[in-house]
Amino acid sequence: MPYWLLKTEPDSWSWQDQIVQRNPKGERGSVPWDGVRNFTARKFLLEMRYGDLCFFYHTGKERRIVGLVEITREAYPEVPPQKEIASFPWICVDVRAVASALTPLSLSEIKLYPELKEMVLLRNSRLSVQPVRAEEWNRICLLMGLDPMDKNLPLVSL
DNA sequence: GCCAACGTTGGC
DNA sequence: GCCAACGTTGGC
Repeated sequence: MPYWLLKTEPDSWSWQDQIVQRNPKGERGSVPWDGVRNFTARKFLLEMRYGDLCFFYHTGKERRIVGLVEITREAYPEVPPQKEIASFPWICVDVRAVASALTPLSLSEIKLYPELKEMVLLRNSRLSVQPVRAEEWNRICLLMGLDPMDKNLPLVSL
């Protein structure tokens, strides 16, 4: 199963915003991950599949991974349709919070681990939607205090 | 606040 | 099709 990393500026959309989302039954709710205006990022959005897991990363002053989300709806055009590029729909996916990091993992910490130095996060600091290798995923989950082998979601309560 | 890296635009 | 100019992102 592919893994991903999603960046967000917490002043615009934060982990707190994400985890308070609830559906009418009071269950954790999904929200569109929209506003992506980069073709490389768009390509990755198109590759995401239902159930894929993503790190939730705060840019700006925080610069750390704070939680996990899962894909609950595969790529679809943004609503209302965006027309910034003629006949080219910008797309989004839906995501739902899965688990909060017990210990958020900072960018500076990530840089300390040789096995993480190939991460897209370090190699292309501007890409807001990016793939994560399975080894990287497992390593980072453990560093955040989460068990990547726990098949029962949520990995920890929010 | 600065600026490097990246992406886009438009003139040629 | 190249590339200079410009705008934006996001780390520092």
